[in-house]
Parts: sequence; C-alpha cells; structure tokens
Amino acid sequence: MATVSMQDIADRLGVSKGTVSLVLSGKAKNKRVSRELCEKIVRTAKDMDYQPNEIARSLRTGFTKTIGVVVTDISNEFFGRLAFHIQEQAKKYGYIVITTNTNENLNEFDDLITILLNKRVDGIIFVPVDNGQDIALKIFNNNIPMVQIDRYYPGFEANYIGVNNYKASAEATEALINMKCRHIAVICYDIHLNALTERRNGCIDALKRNGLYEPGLIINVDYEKQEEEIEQAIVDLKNKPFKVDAIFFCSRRICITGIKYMHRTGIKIPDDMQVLCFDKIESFQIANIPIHYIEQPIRNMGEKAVDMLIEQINGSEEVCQYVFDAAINTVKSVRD
Amino acid sequence: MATVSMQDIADRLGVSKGTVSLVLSGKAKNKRVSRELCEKIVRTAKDMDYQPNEIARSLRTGFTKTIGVVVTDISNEFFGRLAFHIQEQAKKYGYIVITTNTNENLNEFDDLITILLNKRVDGIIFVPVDNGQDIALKIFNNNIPMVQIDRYYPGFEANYIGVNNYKASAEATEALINMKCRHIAVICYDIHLNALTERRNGCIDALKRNGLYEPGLIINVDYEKQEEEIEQAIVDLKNKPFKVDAIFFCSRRICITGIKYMHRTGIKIPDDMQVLCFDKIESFQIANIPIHYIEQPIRNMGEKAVDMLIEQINGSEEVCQYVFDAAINTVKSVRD
DNA sequence: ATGAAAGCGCTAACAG
DNA sequence: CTGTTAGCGCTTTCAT
Repeated sequence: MATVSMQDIADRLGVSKGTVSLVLSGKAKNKRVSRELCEKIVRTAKDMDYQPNEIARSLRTGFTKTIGVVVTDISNEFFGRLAFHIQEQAKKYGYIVITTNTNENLNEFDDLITILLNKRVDGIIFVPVDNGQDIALKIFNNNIPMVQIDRYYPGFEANYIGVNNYKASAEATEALINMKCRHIAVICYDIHLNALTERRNGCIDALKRNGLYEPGLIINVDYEKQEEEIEQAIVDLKNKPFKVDAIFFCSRRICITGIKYMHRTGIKIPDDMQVLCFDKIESFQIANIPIHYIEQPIRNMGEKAVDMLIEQINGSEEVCQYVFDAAINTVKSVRD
Repeated sequence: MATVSMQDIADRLGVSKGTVSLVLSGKAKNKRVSRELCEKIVRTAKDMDYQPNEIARSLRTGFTKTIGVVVTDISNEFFGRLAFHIQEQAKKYGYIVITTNTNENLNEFDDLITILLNKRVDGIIFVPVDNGQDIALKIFNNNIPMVQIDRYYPGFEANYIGVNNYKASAEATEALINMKCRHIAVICYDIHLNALTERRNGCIDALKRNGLYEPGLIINVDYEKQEEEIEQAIVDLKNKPFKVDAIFFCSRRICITGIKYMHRTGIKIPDDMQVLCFDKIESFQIANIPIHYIEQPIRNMGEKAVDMLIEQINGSEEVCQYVFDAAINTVKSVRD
C-alpha cells in the first residue's frame, strides 16, 4: 500500500510528471495538454488511487491552505461556537483550521504563535491575551495576515472583529435601573483588555449617570482563581448592609459560577437579586429563572473574521476594525 | 523581513547547512560538532531570528507532528470539552491538532478524512458517522493510526475509546424505577451506532426486566429535524392517556431542547415528570430543577485517546478498546 | 502539446 | 569533527 506519487503515474503512462501535475491541478484547461492524454491521466490517477501530497505542494507553493485559530478555551461555549463558525466558514474557502487554547496564559500564547508560524499557516485569527502585544507583533513581523477577535491591543495596527461591549453593557444596565434596581454589582475578570474593561465601564458609566455608582460593588476576579473569588464575592454581596438588587456578570463562565453560589447561599433570583449576563448560554432555556443577557452575534463574528483573513491572504492591505452590536434579551421563567 | 533558512545562517558562518541542521535539531550532542561551533551556530540562529520551516521538515521526515480530530460539532459542549482535552494532551507530546466537524453528515465526513489524509496528519481521532465504515477504511488503507471515540463501527479492527453506555443507562433507569416511575419514555437520535443504541437498549432492557416496557414510549428523532420532532414528542407524551413519569434524553442537546418544550407545554419538573439526561451539562448548576444525569469522564477519554494514538504513531501494533464507566448523578434544586 | 530540470528548506547518508 | 550530496513530492519555467 505504498503511497502513489505523480512520478508513479507518469512512469506508468510514459509521460513526464510535469504534465501529470499540470493535468491534475486543473491547469491543463488552457488546452495545452491534449484531450485524450488528459483523460488518460485522470483515469490512471483514479485507478491508482492517487492522493496529492499537500505537504510537498505547500513547500513548493508557499501556501498551506491552513489557518491558525487561538482562543482562550475551546470548551467554553462562547469560544466553541466561535471556533465552529470559523471552521465552517474556512471550509467554504478550502481552508482547514488548527485550533489551540491559551487558557489566558501568556507563555502558552507565545508558544502557540511560534508553532503556528513555524507550521507556516497562511493566517491567524486570535483572541489576544493580556500583555501579549509583543507576541502578536511576531505575527506581523512574519508578514502573516491576522485578525484579532473578541478583543484587541490598543495602538496595534491590525484587524479586529468584536462587539460594542460598552454600549451593550450601558444599555443593559439602564434597563436594570428602569426596573428599579438601585444597588447594582459587577463581577468581572481582572483582565485589562477592551472586551472586559468596556463591559465594566459601560456599566459603571450608566450607574454614574444615574447617581448610583458604588465602587465597592465593582468586583474583579482572577481568571485562575475565579471559582473561590466568585464564591467570596457572592457571600460578600449578600452580607452588604443594604440590599443588592442585581448582579452583572461580565462573562458566561462567571455567570454560571455566580448563579451556582447564589443558589448555595440561598439568594433567590429574581426576588432577592436579578441577574444580567454578558453572553447567552444555550441552556438558559432549561433554567427556570428569569435571566437578562446580552447576546453576541457569534456566527457573524466568526464568519466575518474568516472573510477578512482570506481577503488579506489574497493580498488586501487595508486594516479594518469591525464592531457588531450585541442584543439585549431576557429569558423568562415559566412562572411569568 | 525575508524568512531566514539554514542555508542563510550556514553562509553567514561559512559552514555547511548540514552542520547547521545537525546542531539546530539537537543531534549534535553526540559530540560530533565542536562545542564552539555549536554555540556560534545557536547564537547566529537567534541573532538572525531563524524559525525552522516545519513544512520542509515534514516533507523530508514524513512526519507532520499534527493529528486530525473529527467530531460531530465542536460547539456542542460534549465535543468541545473532548476537543479541549485532546488538544491539551496533544500539546504535551508536541503535537498540534486540526479540528473539524461532520455535523453527522456522511459526505462531510468523507471530505474531511480525505483532506486530513492529504495533509499527511500523523494520526486521526474521530467520532464515527452513521454508515461511514468505508470512509474509515480509507484511513486504515493509508496506514494512518486512528482511534474511534464515543462510538465504533462493529467488526472494524480499530482502537476505540468510549463509555459503558448500556450499563449506565440501565442503572440510571433502574434508579428511576426505584423512585416509583412506572411509565418511562426515551428520546434518542435515530442513529445506528453503538453509543446511541446502547443507551436506548440499556434503558429498554431495564424496563423489560421490570415489566414496564412500552414500545410507544421509545421515540427516535432525526438529527437534522430534531427541534421539531422533539417538540412533537413532548406534546405527544403529555397527551398520553396515562401519566408519563420520566423522560430519558439520550444526549445533552436533546435534553436541552426537550426541557425547553417541557416548560412551554407546562410540564413541571419533577412533579409532573422527572428528567434523566445522558451527559452532564455545565449549566445544570444554574437550573433550578432537579435533573438526573449520566456523566462521562470526558477528560480521561480525551487524554487516553491521545495516549493511544501516539503509541500507535510510535509503532505499537496492538488494537485496543477502552471502555470507561460513566457516573450517575443528580443536580438538586434549591428547594430540596 | 509535452519533456526536462530546477528548486522550495530540510534531513540523513556518506565522505573526508 | 565537518562538508557534500541526494532526495522528500510537487510546481513552474524554459526548451523542444
């Protein structure tokens, strides 16, 4: 079952492998190869079950038809859906995707980018990691097209796909205020990248505009120690001398953990506190409680990121920042 | 910013690229290259910011240090977690992962396997698609190591990692019966692969043993049309002339959709009907209802699949089928 | 219309 | 100890 090469089929037919290549890669339509030889080559290739060696082709052409995707954690529903749509869209263009996870870790980010670069991917779509600007610069220095997704490095001249975090957060906060919430808490990751800071600030500014801002209710947790820190935060909020009316969880994982501890500490949703989550969770559908959430157009984001990247791979030079609007929704409990 | 090759650094130092290769790939420790030349080469490589071209290396060595992973749908929490653990484990061995989705579609499965084979991946971990045995055979014919995960093709001599679906389903059903459930329904995909048939049969056999089997309560839905068919199933179950005590949802997606429609049709969980789900859902934690679920050791499965694959890549010939036990659990509502 | 040959960047014999 | 050389399988230019 030795793998058959173009040379093998050329030998069998007594022609040169150059001709075989021409025919098999579809470049013979310039009528430069006779119709019958064409057919004979194609038939023989099929007979011998020829499978092109993409590695050799890549070495020769300089293109791998592969894109690298670097997310935080593919098992996270948000990134899983994003990766799915990126993969499906890439498929349409004939590209394949190498997916990797940083776990928000700078060293992993560095390693992964180096590996992808050495594998000579044609482009990279990545979720920036805090303080990783120099690493992203390596991609730029290698002249590899890239698009930042979900977050961006300020002052870094590169493509970006994201949502209007600030606006969505501010509007959702206003909505809570309209529902008579007066003491609103925020739980967010201690990450200094726009996606998170904008969510935090959108909320804070809305609170300030309404004279409701209380610094003590803005809580930042460490990504690595989120479980314990969120638990602590929930307990603290419950024990405030005043009633906290709502909590804004800045990401889906924070929200799931947060709600879990709200249940454990006996906080009733929504009677004791309301919940606002940045990101829709598929199984909100099964939760029997009303939850307000901000929904990002994940599919559009993923597809657009690929479109943008492919354009650059095909030579486009223009850098663009594409910001989608997020939607504000509420899942109702069956009691309503 | 032209990319620098071994030749470039050889030229700069006036040595041959063969020596450079020897040093840079760490094979100079046989003391065959002088200590000082070694250091000079390493230093120069760093100075010139040399990055090895893995494509060229792959062409020459025949190894790509890449494994292909074919799942149903990466945005599905189960496969997302599985892919995550596969990727993290592969990372430990220095392998990178190309992830792709079949969406349970045979043609897509075929295309993806062909692409992975042409990309010369060193091994493939895949979730079998119904009727895709001939496609899996292609991998075998190319002498590429593989491991089937989650499901297997009967009679196909290949590695397999999965869980004891039959046993877990039977035991969970017995547990429902012990809770006085008398009319138990099953909603499952109409897929003829072990993972699904075993779940269905485990439940059916447990019911038979207890004289509770009713064929009319075993419902199979089409993957493509699951949304509508599950809705219909829930309505039908509600309208049975007797009270259905529990529903066994054979997969997480079916369960989420099912519970959604239970809410919509006003079925109270657990008072009207109990719910048993094959697979744990992260956000069961936020659902304020008691749900019984079967939890697969996803991390162990993913890691073991990689271990097994790497062993084969490294020359092992033995085929093995590794079956984990799944755990049976219950999330309680805060009311309990 | 087809063949011959160079070369992508690397590794691995084999020389010296 | 280090250099030379021959490919890996493919594309592509240049001859014929």
